[in-house]
Amino acid sequence: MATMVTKDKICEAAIQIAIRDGLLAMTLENVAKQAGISKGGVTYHFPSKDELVRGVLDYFSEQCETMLMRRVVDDPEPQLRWARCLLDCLFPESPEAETRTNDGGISADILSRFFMAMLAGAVTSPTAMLPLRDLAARMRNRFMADPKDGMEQILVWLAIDGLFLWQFMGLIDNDDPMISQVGEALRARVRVKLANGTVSLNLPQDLSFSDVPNAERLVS
Amino acid sequence: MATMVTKDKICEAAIQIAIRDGLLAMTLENVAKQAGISKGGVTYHFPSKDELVRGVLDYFSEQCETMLMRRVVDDPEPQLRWARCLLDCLFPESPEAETRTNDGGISADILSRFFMAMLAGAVTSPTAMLPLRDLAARMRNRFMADPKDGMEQILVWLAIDGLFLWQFMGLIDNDDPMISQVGEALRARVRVKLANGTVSLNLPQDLSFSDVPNAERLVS
DNA sequence: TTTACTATACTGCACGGTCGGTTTTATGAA
DNA sequence: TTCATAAAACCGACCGTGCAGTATAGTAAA
Repeated sequence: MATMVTKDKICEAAIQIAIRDGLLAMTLENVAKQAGISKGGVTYHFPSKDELVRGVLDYFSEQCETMLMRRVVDDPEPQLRWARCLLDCLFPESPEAETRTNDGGISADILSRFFMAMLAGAVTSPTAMLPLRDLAARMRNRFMADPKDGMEQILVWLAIDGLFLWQFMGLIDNDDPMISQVGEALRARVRVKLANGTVSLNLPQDLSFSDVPNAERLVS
Repeated sequence: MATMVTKDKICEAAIQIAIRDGLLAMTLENVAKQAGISKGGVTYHFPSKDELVRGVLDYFSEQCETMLMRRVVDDPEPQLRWARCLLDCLFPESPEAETRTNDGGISADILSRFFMAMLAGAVTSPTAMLPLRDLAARMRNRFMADPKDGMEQILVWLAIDGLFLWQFMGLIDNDDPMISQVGEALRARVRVKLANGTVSLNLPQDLSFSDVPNAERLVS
C-alpha cells in the first residue's frame, strides 16, 4: 500500500495511454513503456490482453464503488441519496482531497478513468464487460430503490454518462461552460431540504452493511 | 434514388458490421464482403479508411438530422420541441413507417446506427469527428434556445445518449424493461399541454428556414 | 477506345502472443 | 553476517497474423 504494486502501475499506465493517445493506442508495448517496464513484464502479470483489460476494469470499478460507498454511508438523507453522492464524486468541493488514490498520488478524475476503462473494454473485449453487467444491474436496483425518486436518480446517472460520452467523442470542449451548467442543473435536482439539521455520521438505518460491498474498506 | 448507390451500400455495410461484430471488425475486407463488392471497390470510393469513416459519419448524420427536422417543422408547440421530437424519433408510434431509409428498405434504428458511426469515428479516427463538433454545438444552441426549458432539453438528450452508451457497453439488456421505463419518463417530461387544439402544419413562425439545414429535403 | 468501375495479388507494418534467458528478492542453514 | 538456493519478477527478441494501403489486371457499357 505504501508503494504501488506493479499490477496497479500497469493499470494506471493503460488508462493513461487510453486517455492521452486513444483507445487503440492501448497496446502492450505502449502500456509497458508508460509503466516503465518491459512488455514481458506486462504479460507476466496479465497473460493476455483480455486479462489486462479485465484487470483494468476491476481496478477502477473497485475504486469507484468504494469512493461512492464512502459518500453514501455518510449521507444522512435517503431521498435521492445515490444520485447526490454520484454528483458529489464528480464535482467534489475540495478536489485535491477527494480524488486521492490509495497510493497517495493525485488522480485527476477517478470516474472518468473508469469510464475510459469501460469503453476500452466494450471496444476491445466485450467478454471482459460481463461482470460489469451485474454490477450495473445492482447499482440500478439501488438507485431505483428510492421510494419516490428512483427514476429521477437513474436519469441523473444517464445524463452524467451522456456527458462523459460527449467529451469522449469530442462533441464538446473540456472547458465548455455547458459542462458545469449541466452539473449545476443536476445538482439542483438532487438537493433535498432536510427537515431537521441533524446529521448522522453513522450508517443510515435504511442501509444494511450486507448491501454494501467492500464495507470493511470503508472503515479507514 | 431508386437503386441504392454503391457508396451508400458501403456505408450501410460498414455500420452493419460494427453493430453485429463490433467496432474493430469494421475492416475494409469485412465491409466489402458485407456490401457484396470487393475490397478494391471500397477503396475506389473511399481512398482511405479515414475517409470511409468520414463518409459513414456524413451519411448517417444527414439522415438523422433530416429525420429530426422533419418532425420539428411539424411540431406546433415551441416549448420543449426539440427534446420531444428527438424522443419521437427514438420511439415512433409506427416503427415500420418511421425508420424507412431512402431506398425503401427498413432500417431498424437510424439513431442507433448514427450512434455506432460516431463511436467508430471517435475510436478509429478522431479527426473525422471534427465536423460533428460543430453540428453538435449548433444542436445544443437550438436546444438551449428554448426560453424556459433549454437545460431540460439538454438533459433529455444526454439521458438518451447515456442509454445508448449503456446498451453499447453491454451494461443493460436490449429488452430490459428499464429502457422503455426511461423512455416513458422522458416523454412525460417533454409533454406539454397545448392551450388550444390548433395544430400548425406549416413551419412554425419561431423557426426560420435558414436555421434548418437541408430544408429543401423536407419538402418530399 | 475510353470511361467507370471491379477483382486480386502483393507489401509493409503493428499488433498479440510466446519463450528462453536474466535480474531481483526471499529463505535458510552455517 | 555470509553464502547457497530457489522462487518470483522481469526482459526483449522472435513469430504468425491481420490490417491498411497500393499496384495492376480485368470487365462492361457508352
